[in-house]
Formats: sequence, structure tokens, C-alpha cells
Amino acid sequence: MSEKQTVPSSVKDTRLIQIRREQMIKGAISLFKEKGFHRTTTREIAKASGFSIGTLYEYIRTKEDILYLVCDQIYDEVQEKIKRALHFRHVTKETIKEGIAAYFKIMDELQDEVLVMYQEIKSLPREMLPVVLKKELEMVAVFEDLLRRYFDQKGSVVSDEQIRLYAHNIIVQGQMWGFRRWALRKHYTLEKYTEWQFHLLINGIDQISK
Amino acid sequence: MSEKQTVPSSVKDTRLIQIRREQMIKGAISLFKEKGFHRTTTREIAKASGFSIGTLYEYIRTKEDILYLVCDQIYDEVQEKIKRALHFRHVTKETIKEGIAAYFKIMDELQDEVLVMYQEIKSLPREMLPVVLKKELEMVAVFEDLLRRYFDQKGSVVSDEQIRLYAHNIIVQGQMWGFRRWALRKHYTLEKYTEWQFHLLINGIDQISK
Amino acid sequence: MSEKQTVPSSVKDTRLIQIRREQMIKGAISLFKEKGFHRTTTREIAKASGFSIGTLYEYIRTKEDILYLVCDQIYDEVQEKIKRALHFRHVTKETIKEGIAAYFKIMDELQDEVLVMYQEIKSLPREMLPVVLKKELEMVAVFEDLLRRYFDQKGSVVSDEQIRLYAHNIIVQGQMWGFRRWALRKHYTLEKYTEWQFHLLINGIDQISK
Amino acid sequence: MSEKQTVPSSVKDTRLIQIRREQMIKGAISLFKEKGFHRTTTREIAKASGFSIGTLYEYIRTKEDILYLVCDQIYDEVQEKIKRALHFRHVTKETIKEGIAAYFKIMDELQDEVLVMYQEIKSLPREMLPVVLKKELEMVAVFEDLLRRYFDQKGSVVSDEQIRLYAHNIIVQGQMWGFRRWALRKHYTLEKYTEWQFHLLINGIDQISK
DNA sequence: GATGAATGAGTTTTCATTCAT
DNA sequence: GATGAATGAAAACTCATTCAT
Repeated sequence: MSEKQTVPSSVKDTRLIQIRREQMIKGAISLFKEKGFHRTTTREIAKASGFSIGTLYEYIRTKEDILYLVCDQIYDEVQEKIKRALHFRHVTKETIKEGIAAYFKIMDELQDEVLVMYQEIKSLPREMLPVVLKKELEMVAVFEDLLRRYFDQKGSVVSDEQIRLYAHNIIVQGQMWGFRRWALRKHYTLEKYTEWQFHLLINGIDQISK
Repeated sequence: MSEKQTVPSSVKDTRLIQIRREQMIKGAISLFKEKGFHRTTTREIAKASGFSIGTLYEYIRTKEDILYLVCDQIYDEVQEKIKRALHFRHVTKETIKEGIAAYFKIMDELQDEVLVMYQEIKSLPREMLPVVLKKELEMVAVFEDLLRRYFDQKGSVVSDEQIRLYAHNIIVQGQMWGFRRWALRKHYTLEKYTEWQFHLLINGIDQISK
Repeated sequence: MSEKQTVPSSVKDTRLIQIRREQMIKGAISLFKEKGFHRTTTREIAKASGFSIGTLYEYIRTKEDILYLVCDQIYDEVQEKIKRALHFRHVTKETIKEGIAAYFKIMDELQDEVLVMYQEIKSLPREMLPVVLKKELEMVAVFEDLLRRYFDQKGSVVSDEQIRLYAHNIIVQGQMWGFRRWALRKHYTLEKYTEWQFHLLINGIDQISK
Repeated sequence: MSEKQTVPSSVKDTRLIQIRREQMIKGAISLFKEKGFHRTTTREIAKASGFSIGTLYEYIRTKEDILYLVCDQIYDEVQEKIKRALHFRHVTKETIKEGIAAYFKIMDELQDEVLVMYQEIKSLPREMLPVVLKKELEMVAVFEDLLRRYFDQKGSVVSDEQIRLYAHNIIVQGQMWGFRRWALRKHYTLEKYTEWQFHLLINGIDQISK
């Protein structure tokens, strides 16, 4: 949240910065969805944001800053939604299913945003990349934690490394729902997709930790 | 192969077309790896290919043609390697493991190429996209087939839709090894990665098809 | 002094105008020294002056006004210093030496300012140029007067035109000390420079007026 | 001459480079004369040169390269003219007069060019400045040499440092004729100016070396 | 078939100036 | 009187593409 201040602005009023950047991000995302980062011009972003090109540059330094702001914001949104959905005391099979379902649902809702983000991440300036990758790992950590507690409660002994891999798998399967919609949508509803992926996982891990 | 003729050239000599395009693709891939499609100029590609910008345009119509050629060629390479690795009569658990291992190995070897391809696919001209997505499905089909035969041999009844999902999972896990190397490489060797993913899958599906 | 009122201000309080403009000129000179007039932005000038861009524009109309104010101020400073240094009743060879030395010393002290002024004068709006050139001639006149009195006292007959040329020479040699410091500093101290230039001049003119 | 290759061009044909750069320099000088370097746009230069903005940038990298090319070319022109005018075996008072007269004449002819050059030199990129200042010193050296031979032939003993100063004076007086034309033209013809400056110098130095 | 010079529309970014608060 | 957010014209520079040789 306050990390957005990573990108300097020549405007002083922080309240205003927040407002304008929100407009900017909103405008940018819808353009990036349509034509990608490189084919979107800063002028278009300014226009879509509802202000002039001059004003746009009062709130960022370079076009790449916009991309960073966009990625940052999408991560925050996803994370916030996930964290709101997942706080279980006791972790059972059912809990895991709910967790995965919640996450997949979010990825379904934010499909376009997520698509944009992962396709343009490579265009981020080198120095901003680590910040973004860190956020990705934080999301993995959410499921690592969930799985770890599941195994602990079951009394199974599974290595951290293995758990991490399963968590990565979950995260990637969520993204996959967005990225491969051209193929998956024809055959699965989100519910079916969720159910089958969950079963595959739970059967797999229960077998392993036996 | 002959599909490459999708991209017209003003040169007649097909032998020459093939040679020049190979040079082009090779040069382009190494540039795309480094700086991505959009940040690579046609001049750079011409130079890296060993001929002039004028000559480059004798063999393609637009810059995007190069991207198509590149994607097409990478797919062909991956497919060819996979098909060479997988032709089993009898499909057992072991066979599946070998299949996955072969595929992951190929994805590991062609890591950069695959990264490039999936990140730039969205820049393909609309009309070329289906061709490329079709190739993606062909790759999925390879594992669909493998799994189908595995279940048949086991006498399990599993729906095509479910099998297709598992196949997608395998394909995505191969790509994931390339895309998330920044995170995975720290914790897993390709062998460990392969083994764990295989176990998760086989345990999962054996359980399901019981 | 009152000529500065050439530049209109929307502020009424003349005392305030003076204060603000002094701050402005000081800030501007140091920036112009560093990066020249064109590469300095009005925002930077406002900041260096200690007030906002809005306030800056309460005291000037255009960026060029600042340049005028700067030039004007430097001339005033040089002139004032010269006039303070030169008021001789009786003009002898020695007096001339003192005059030249005083002038060169001032040019040495105000080196950066003078450099700035002469390099940016051409950027003054056409209508302000005459005012500034007039000041330049006033400085020439100081030495014309000195030389005229020297010749009169010696009883030599030398034309006004010739005297004017010598005066121009002196003025230019002072500027030259600033402009060519990159070359002169390596070989001469200000004292040596002054002495040799003075000797060359005095020997030259004494010979001529014989 | 070959030093112009200091500025890289993406065009290979050196003959063409020379032609285009000549056009460019010619166009640029006339624009710089009129409005200075900063107020002249690259598009204007391209247009004045008779080709498109794209073509302009095939022959230079940045706008500042043009300034360098312009300065370089003016120096070369001045130097070449001077060297053609001055090659005396025996150096007498008369020779010196001829030398000065020739130099002043050149400065009179190339007045605008010289004005442009000295006013914009400060805008040269840092790394190009030394090249240009070196050329300035070469011009000083021409007169150092002349004066040295004059004194030697007369048998006078005068230090190198003193001679260098006189040479600088000559160079500066030539420039002064261009820079202060607004004041000097009213009172002197080039001939009168030359004659009086020569007399002042020769009387001065003859007196000194006595 | 190969070359590379020419083109100019299009891109990012800057900055003097205004004006509502 | 002071502030600083907003503006948009203008600037430097790029690059895919063409076409005469």
C-alpha cells in the first residue's frame, strides 16, 4: 500500500496522488488488456485516465512506472481478497478445498488483470522486478501455510520443500485457469475445474503423506 | 513444415527461403531472449541473421511474421523432440514417468525459447494465433493419449474431460519449470521436480480411478 | 535600478518586488552558471529562490524576464564596483594601471557571472537587447574617459576613435580573462596577466601618441 | 577532416556521409545564426538540409552531434584559410601586419559562423569540448610561431609566455571584430581597425623587447 | 536476389505558463 | 500574495517499411 510511494511523483498532495493513480491504473489496465503494454501509448493512458498527458507525468516518471503501479495494484487486490477469504483455525480437507476454490474464484474474477500482469511483468525495469516477485512468493506462502497446518493436524510428516511445490502448483493452476481459458472454457466450468483439481491434489498428497 | 509457407516471401527459391529463415529465426530467438520482441528492432534481427534489412524483407512481410516463424519453429522443435521420446506400445506407470521426464527435460533444455514464445504469443497477429494454439493442443493431446492408454490398460473408467485436464496439468507444469525458475531453481533439481510432480499426479489419478 | 521596473509584476508592494527579485536573481545565476539558461527550468529557479512556481510568475512575465533581470543585475554590480574603484583627479600612467588592475580584478571575482551573462545575452528578447548593450558601452566609456584624460594631461593629440578602440580593448581583455581561463590559467596569474597587458597597452599608446 | 568520423553514422557510404553532412552543416549554420542552437529544432535542420528527419538521424546520433560538426567545420575552414594566407620565410613587421590583416579578414568574412560557434560552444557535450579547445589553441599557435620568428629575427629576447599572451590577444581581437560589430562597425572600417590594432601591438612589443 | 539509404508517422517526455483555491 | 496542480504544444529521437540501384 504505502509501497506505492516507491514511484516518485512531483505532486505533493498524497491524497491526490492516490486518486490520480487509481484513475491511471484503471485506465491503463483496460488498455493493456486490449492491446498490451507496448502497444498502448502514454497519451492513450492519460486520456483513459481522464486527464492530460502533462498531468500523467506529474504522477509518474516513466511509462514503466505505470506498469509497476498496475502490477503492484493487481497483486494487492488479489492478496487482499485471498487473505479475506482464508482464515481458518482448524484446517481440514474441506478447508483446503475452500481455500483453493476461493483463490480460483478470485483468479476467475480478475482474469484479465492477471493475464495482463503476467504477460507484461518482463517489461518491468530490472530494479522493480524483485518487489513484484516477492509478492508472488507471498501468495505461494499463503498456501504453504495452509498445507503445512493440514499435514500437522493430520500428523503427517512432509518436507517443507514438498509442501512448497504443492503450493506453487495451486498458484499456477489458478493462473492457468486464466491463461488457458481459450482451451479450458470449452470443457469445464469453474466449479468442475476446481473440484477436479482439488481431488487430484488431495488424493495425491494424502497418498504421499501416508 | 509446409505450414511455414503461410508466410509469403517474394523470393522463389524455396531452398533459399528455408536457409534464410533458419538464420533469421536463430538470430531472432537470441535477441528476443535478451530483450523481448518489442524491444528488438528489425535491423538488429537482420544483422544477427547475417544479412541486410532489405534482404530480411524479401523473406517476410512484417516484423510479426518473424515472431510467427519463431513460435512455429519452437513448437516444431518441442513436438518433434517429444514425439521422438514417446512411442510406447504398452503404457505403464513407468512409461508415464518416462514421458513426463522426457517432456520436462525438453522444457528445461529449451527453457529460453519456451519463455520467449509464451511471453510474446499475444503479439501475434490475430489471424495467426489459432495456428499456434492448435499446436499447443497437439502437445496436450500427446499426454491425453498416454493417459488414456494408461487407464485403458488398467481397466479404469475415467472421462475424457478428466484426462484432458490432467494432460493440461502436465503441460503447464513443464512450462512452469521454465517460467518460475527464479523460484524453483533454488529448491529443486529437475530430477526432484520431476519425481515429485510425477508422484503427485500418479497418486492422485490412481486414487481417483479406483 | 528603476530600470528594473521595465519588467512588470502583478505584485504592488515594491519593497517585496525587490526582495523577491533578489532571491530570484541569486538562485538563477547559480543555476545558469551550472547549466546555462536553456537547460535551467523555471521550476528549478523557483525552488532555488525559495518560493513556488506560482509566486515566481507573480514577479515576472516570462522566463526571459529572469535572464534580463540577471544581466541587468550583473552589469550594475560590475559598474558599481568599477566606479567605486576609479575616481582619480589626476590621471597618470600609474592611474591607468590601477584602473585596469581594478577592472580585471572585478572580472576575476565575478568570473562566473560574467561568463553567464555574455553567453546568454543572445537569448534576450530583441527589445531588451539595446538596454543591455547600452550598459556595455557605459563600461567602455569609463575607460575612454580615463584614457582621454591621460592623453590630455600628457598633451598628446589622439583621436576619440582611437581612444575608443583602446577602451574596447581593455574591456575585452577583462572578459577574455574569464572566457579563456581554461587556457590562460595554466600560464598566468592575474597579476602577471594584468602587468603584461598593461605594459603592452601603455607602450603601444605612448609610442603612438608621440 | 577525417576527424569528423568522430561522430558515428549508421550509413556506410563515406562519400555520402560527407555530402549529407555538408548539407546538414550548411543548413544548421544558417538556422543557428538566426535563432541559436537551442531554439532550432532538429526537424528544421532536416528541412533546411533538404532531407527528412529520419535521414538526418542516419548521419548523427544526437542534436549535439550537429553542433559539434558545425564547430568542427568552422574551425577547419578558418584554419585552412589562415594557413593558406600565412607562410612566410622571413618574418618582418610587414609580415606580421599581413598575418593579422589576413586573419581579421577571415574573421570578417566568417563573422556569422564564428559568432555562432563561440556562442554555442558551451552546449557541446563535455567529451567533445577538448577537441574543440585544442583547435582554438592551434590557432593561437599560428601567431605564436609568427611572433617567435619575428623576435628571433630581430634578436630580441622575449619569453614564450609573453609571446603566447600576444598571440591570444590577436586571436581575441579577431573574434572581437565579430562579436562587437554592433559597436565597432559604427566607428571603424575593417582596414582602420586592422591598422590601429596592428600599430598598438607592434609599438607595444617593440618597446618591450628593446 | 541483395543492399542499404530514405522516409515520416508515431513515441515518450519536458516545461513554460495559467488559474482555481 | 502564495501555492502547486493542470495543461498541451513542442521537442528529440526511433524504427518498420520501401524502393532505386
